Amino acid sequence: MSVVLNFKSHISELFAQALREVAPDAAQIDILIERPKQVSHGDYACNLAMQLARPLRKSPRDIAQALIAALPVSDVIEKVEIAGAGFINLFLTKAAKQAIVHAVLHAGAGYGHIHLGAGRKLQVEFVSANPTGPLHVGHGRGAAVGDCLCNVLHAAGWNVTREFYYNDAGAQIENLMRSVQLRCKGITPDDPSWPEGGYRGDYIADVARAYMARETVEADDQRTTGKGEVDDEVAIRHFAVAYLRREQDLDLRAFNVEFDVFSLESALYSEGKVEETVGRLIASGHTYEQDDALWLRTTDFGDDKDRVMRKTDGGYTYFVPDVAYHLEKWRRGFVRVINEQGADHHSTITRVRAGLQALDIGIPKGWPDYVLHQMVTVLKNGEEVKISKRAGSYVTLRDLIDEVGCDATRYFLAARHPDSQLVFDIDLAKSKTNDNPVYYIQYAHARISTVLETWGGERLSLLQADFGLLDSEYETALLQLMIDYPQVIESAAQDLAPHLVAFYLKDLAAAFHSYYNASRFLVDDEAVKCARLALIAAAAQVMSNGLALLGVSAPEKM
RNA sequence: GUGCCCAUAGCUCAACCGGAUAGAGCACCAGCCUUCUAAGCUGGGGGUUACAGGUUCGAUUCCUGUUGGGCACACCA
Repeated sequence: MSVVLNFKSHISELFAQALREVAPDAAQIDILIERPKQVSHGDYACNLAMQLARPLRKSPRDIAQALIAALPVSDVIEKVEIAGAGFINLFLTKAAKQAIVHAVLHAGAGYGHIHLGAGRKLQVEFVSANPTGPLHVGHGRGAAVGDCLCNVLHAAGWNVTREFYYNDAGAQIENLMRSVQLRCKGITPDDPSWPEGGYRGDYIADVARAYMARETVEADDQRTTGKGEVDDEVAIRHFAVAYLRREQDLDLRAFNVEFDVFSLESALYSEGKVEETVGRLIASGHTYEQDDALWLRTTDFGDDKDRVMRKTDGGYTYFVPDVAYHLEKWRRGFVRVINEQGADHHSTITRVRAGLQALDIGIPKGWPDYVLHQMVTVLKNGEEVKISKRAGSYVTLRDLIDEVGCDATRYFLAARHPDSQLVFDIDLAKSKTNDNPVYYIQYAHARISTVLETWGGERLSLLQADFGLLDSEYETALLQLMIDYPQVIESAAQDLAPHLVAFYLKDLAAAFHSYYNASRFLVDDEAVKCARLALIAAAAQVMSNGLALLGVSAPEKM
């Protein structure tokens, strides 16, 4: 029999043919195939008959009857039923489900990879913290969500570039330099002369100490040595930025996140990109001078008021380099760009898009895409934690990694819908119990590893197992979940919702744990043993693949 | 005041772009280790999906309004 991997699209295709026959005029209707919640409703269901009831002015059940009659024969479908108001429920043959085990074992780490992106270039910009301090929890959420999203999009067939944008020019860098300089002079934040908005964290003292000690720091591809001159503002600025970039790099590495490209705001100025963008905007006719400032008429593109581009002091506002940066992204050939940011930046969306529209060079209206994550609050002993020793006013990503580990931190920060506010409960993330989904999933993987190790046979031989022996309700549940996996990747990629992977893995782990408790694998009957081992080996493979997308390890032992 | 996000079991969260009896875990109660990992499993109780309308065969989902929470509203980034 033919091997079908994507049952949803296969069935959808069958219905498309039936639809052309039954209702040629309604062929543009979207055919939706879904997985019923109840097993008695079959493996897949279609509501097409109900959708057609109105245009055809016939009863849904009659239409369902006609559709079923016109449905092409498929050897993966066992039976088709009409149910309820006019649902068409489809049941797969056992053999079709069982074939998934071979498919998973054969594809290995590649199982779940789909061709949605068709190799097109896509860029995800995330974290993009200012180099003015250690990364905080919010950046951590951005890092976890952004990185998982990249993994998911890669699995979905996109050619993904991970990018980090440093705002290393502008007022806040001036502020950083000033704070470090004061520390170099021995002035501390509790001194009355400390400026209002100066950075107060202990890390500023570390930077100052390293600068005065003429230390060398390596960040990205550059080496920078502290000059030790208290009055050399250029040198202090340069060193402080390099020092903090290195610190952020180390945090990200500890978090298992790697970027392909680092873009610097300062480079946009030094390479003339900002001037060029301003020139293009003026030439496009969407700017005007008023009150000694240059304005962009962003109200032409949906903004609620126009925005200043060039201030009366001659400097540019931040959104000009932002537009220049995104123009560069466009020129670099990314058909799709996704910016993952904290929701507190949501007001930039309209402005950046407006700026790009004003360029009049054919950039699509909704480009780029945005994923905005809501705030994170940290809880410990039932109380909100607001400060860390090192940063002072906020909890750092490093604090979390040190306290609960990389795996749990990544899981908890990525396993929620980005639109929901997130409470990070340190005690829960640390707990090694049932409440903690990370360990629940990892434990399932480790259990399977142990069984396979105890068995000690050659794993490749499992490909030859008789999958027809996999017939129990537990086995069927696992088979169906493994069939669903590519669908999960597709949804997560389309909705830009990597948390779906986390929920899926919990379901898969649960199905395995139930199976584990209900039946033994290392039984005397050789054929049954091989079939069961093949099944759980495949399940472990899917767990491992899914955990890899989350950036969480899949341990052999726990 | 304006814009964006959110509201589902006592708690933390799901619900496959409008589907069938709204699901898990925790907590509570009752069980399961001479067996491949009990960091596990099985069973039980627990809901007016914040509230009020609307759209239709059908709404947790879409629309309007109200309430409550968060965020943003600079010639800062």
